[in-house]
Amino acid sequence: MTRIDKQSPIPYYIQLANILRRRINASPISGEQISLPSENELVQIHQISRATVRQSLKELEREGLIYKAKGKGTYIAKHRVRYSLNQLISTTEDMIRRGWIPGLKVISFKEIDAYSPIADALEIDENEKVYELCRLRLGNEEPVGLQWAYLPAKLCPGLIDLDLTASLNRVMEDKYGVRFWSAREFLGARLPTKFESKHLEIPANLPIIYMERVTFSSEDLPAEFLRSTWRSDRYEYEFSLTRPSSG
Amino acid sequence: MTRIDKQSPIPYYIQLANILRRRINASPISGEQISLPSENELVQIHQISRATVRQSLKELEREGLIYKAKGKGTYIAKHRVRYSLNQLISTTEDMIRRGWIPGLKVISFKEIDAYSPIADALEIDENEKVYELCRLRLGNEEPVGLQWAYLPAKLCPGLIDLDLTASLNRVMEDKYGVRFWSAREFLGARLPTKFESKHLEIPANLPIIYMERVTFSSEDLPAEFLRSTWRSDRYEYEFSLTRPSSG
DNA sequence: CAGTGGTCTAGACCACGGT
DNA sequence: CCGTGGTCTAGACCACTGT
Repeated sequence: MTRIDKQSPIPYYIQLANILRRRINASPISGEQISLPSENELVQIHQISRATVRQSLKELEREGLIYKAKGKGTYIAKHRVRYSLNQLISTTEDMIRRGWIPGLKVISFKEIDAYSPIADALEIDENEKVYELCRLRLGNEEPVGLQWAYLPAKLCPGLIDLDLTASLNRVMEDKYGVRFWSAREFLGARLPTKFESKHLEIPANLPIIYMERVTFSSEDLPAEFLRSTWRSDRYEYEFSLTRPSSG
Repeated sequence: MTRIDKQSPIPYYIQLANILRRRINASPISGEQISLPSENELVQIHQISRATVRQSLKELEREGLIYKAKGKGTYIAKHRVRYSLNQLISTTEDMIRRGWIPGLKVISFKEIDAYSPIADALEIDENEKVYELCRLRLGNEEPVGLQWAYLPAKLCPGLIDLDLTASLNRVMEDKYGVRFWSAREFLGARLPTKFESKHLEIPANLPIIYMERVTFSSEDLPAEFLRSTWRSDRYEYEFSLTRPSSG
């Protein structure tokens, strides 16, 4: 589709963003500076208002796909990010973007009493029940990461009876209507514990990347506390940064 | 200032965002759900149009300071990020946000021929000149990180004669008009080299976090290639993630 | 000078949440 | 039902770029 469907329930600005995204992805990454049609041209082409056009371009700019130059025009960015941690995506999807066949092995799954750092992160009392799910992440059938997820039991009663060899993200949304919306994440490095070096199949002196994440639902409530450790020889983080600005 | 100055050259939407930001920062982090005035109320209060109000709120939402609920209202997010890597800021500013007194020690500064990974990152030929600046980063006078910056000589001729105990960011913008605009960053972990363990004053088995970053100017040209290593016992990354969406 | 993106206005209709 | 945020329009003036 290269034109906006005015009958579609999809907002114009999302349709236009999709059209432009496809075009950007198809464009060569050569040294040439490739410009997009001007805002007024897009108004003419798609018969929509300039405000709507700008809403589309704003989104693409935020994604780092284009950049604008005042008085000159809008250009396709030459340096585009393949996978980026700026977006909240599931670990499974993250691994797919990295080009791996994702695998998952449940190591343990039990209901426990929340203790200090977990209760704090989830903003619940220390004696409240949480599900602790420990899973090994495989990439192309090799161990890549070890992941503990802690979920408040009251948010997802009966979770313990479900199959969790699939995306937790999916289960939470489909079964419990909990939509992971935003997150705060910490990243650090340390040496592995014995448990970690055993499951990740690494020597004791190979550093691991550890990650802590609190995920919030669309209602701004803590829904998941995640602790992951990753083999530093197989896993790197990539993200893109932009200037704090508006525009 | 709690009102919009209509004489000011600062755009209304930035003024309003600043007003609301101050108010959000002053609000308690209690369990209560605190709402902001509705969009129409903000229109009345500040005598500006709704589109302008929404432009302000959009920016605050992107920063993770507020969230909206259709049909209900706009609320102050309970989980706000103190310092976040999502924004491109200078290392000096980053350290200030972490509550440290930033310090800097120039270890070496020379003009060299670009070699393979550097030339690739900066998109220049292998025999082109680049400045290599190695600096030790101090936090509260203790070593925290070791940083190599590579800059294309043609972008900043004469840089070698300048004082670089201050922010490189500042120098590039003030002296050469090069504005760092966006970046791609990689994060990983490994053990330190001898050189690193000596300058960072750490044992050989304490992992370091290493970071590679290519910074692009507002014209989307590579302007800086940065390699940093950080003491994992003193340095952690924090960032916030949001759902890939528009809005 | 004409064309570009940046800012802003004053309307409009809609889907949604709560009463 | 009314108020909320979500989407959209048709204008307007400005500063900036290149010719």
